[in-house]
Amino acid sequence: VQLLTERQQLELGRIATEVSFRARAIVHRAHTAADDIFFVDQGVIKSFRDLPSGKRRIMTFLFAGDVFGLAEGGQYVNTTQAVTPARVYRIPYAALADTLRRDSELDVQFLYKVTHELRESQRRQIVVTRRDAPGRLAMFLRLLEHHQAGHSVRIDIPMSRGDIADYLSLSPEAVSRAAARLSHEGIVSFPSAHVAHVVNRARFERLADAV
Amino acid sequence: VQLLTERQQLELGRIATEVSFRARAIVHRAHTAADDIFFVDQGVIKSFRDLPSGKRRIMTFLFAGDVFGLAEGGQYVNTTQAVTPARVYRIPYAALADTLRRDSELDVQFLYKVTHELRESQRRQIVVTRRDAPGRLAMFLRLLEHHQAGHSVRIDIPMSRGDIADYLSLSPEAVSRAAARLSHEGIVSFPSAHVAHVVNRARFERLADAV
DNA sequence: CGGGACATTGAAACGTCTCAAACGATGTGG
DNA sequence: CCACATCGTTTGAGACGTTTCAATGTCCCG
Repeated sequence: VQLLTERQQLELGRIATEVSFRARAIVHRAHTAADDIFFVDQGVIKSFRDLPSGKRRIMTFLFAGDVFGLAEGGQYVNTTQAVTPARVYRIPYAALADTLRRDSELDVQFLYKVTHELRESQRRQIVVTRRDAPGRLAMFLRLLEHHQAGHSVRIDIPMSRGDIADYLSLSPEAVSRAAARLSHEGIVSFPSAHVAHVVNRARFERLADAV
Repeated sequence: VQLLTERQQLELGRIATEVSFRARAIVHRAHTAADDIFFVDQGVIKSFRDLPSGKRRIMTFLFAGDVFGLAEGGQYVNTTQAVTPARVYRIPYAALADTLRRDSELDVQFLYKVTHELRESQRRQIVVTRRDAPGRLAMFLRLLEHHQAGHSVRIDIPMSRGDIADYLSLSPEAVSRAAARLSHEGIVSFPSAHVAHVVNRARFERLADAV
């Protein structure tokens, strides 16, 4: 994640509002007027859609530095909800557009960020099209690891099994079974539902790479 | 797809080169220096990655007006190849960056286009995470339909069954069986492998929407 | 007109989904 | 402070649908 320069932060600071959310609070709802765009300052946020079938598809998890508030036709396309307590910067679209017109440097920075989101989105397509649940879970754990400081053996899992299932496009049962299997095979252990330890790094990486 | 204004086209015209490709020609290869960005003028292009397992995942099909040339760390992340004879505009990244810095209006336009790609990418995620092959194929056909002038009953299918399979993350056999099923149920008929007719529009839409 | 790639069809195997039930953790009210 | 209700997680058994392997059929291009 590429962060903004100090000058740019100042510039945005003038038009941004800092907002805090407790876990499970909704940040914005799909199909409502998209007046603002957001930056994650700290915490984890999920962005999802509820499908007609009743299933929920989590499009992405958002971490510090990520932009969100994707709109189409003036409305948000996803609903976003805090997974952990979170702090975000809220910026009115109108004010942002104005600022971007004046500061082309900042505009390019935004282009960069959206491009980054696009790459991530494509990467996720690779993940969810894998056939085997354990492999998908391994890729997901590695994704989480990338967003945490330092690649130690410990990986924090801020979201629930159900959220992981909605993200990986699996049933919660399949996620649970995949975790049991990784654990049984001595690749990853799960001291609790929200913590994972990479036991065998080599096999872990090999499994995650075996797309 | 939002097109550029005449003035913007002129501006880009100064730094763009028009290039034609015959079917199956490679436009750019993954993991090579990303010197240029491209616009599709006419024709259909596929953007894909070859996975370590040997499988190929088509990330997206590109139609007239689409931008492509996604890079990371100075290298293309996907390989792009003409599906039909195609004409594209090639623009050196360096020259483009220069132009964007000067013309913030154009910069915003690019932001818009990448945002559009991101939305499409998310939409595709919904498609490929469907369980049933017939439903996925129906969604794919509707996607093709959107890119063709006029929603008549006829849908041209420029790509092969194998390409469709790589895009939908199915085996070629599953695509074939899905087509046979749509045909057998009187929803879509396939006069040839490259043409589809929507026989029962209501059921077609209902199936495609039943995510 | 032949060759080769593409497309279709058949049968068995594999893995997740669904339905069901037991188990555990969490947070609230008595 | 404990009992209880609720939600999230885990585990079990059968059903469903795609994958895989194999063979045949078809179309297009040289």
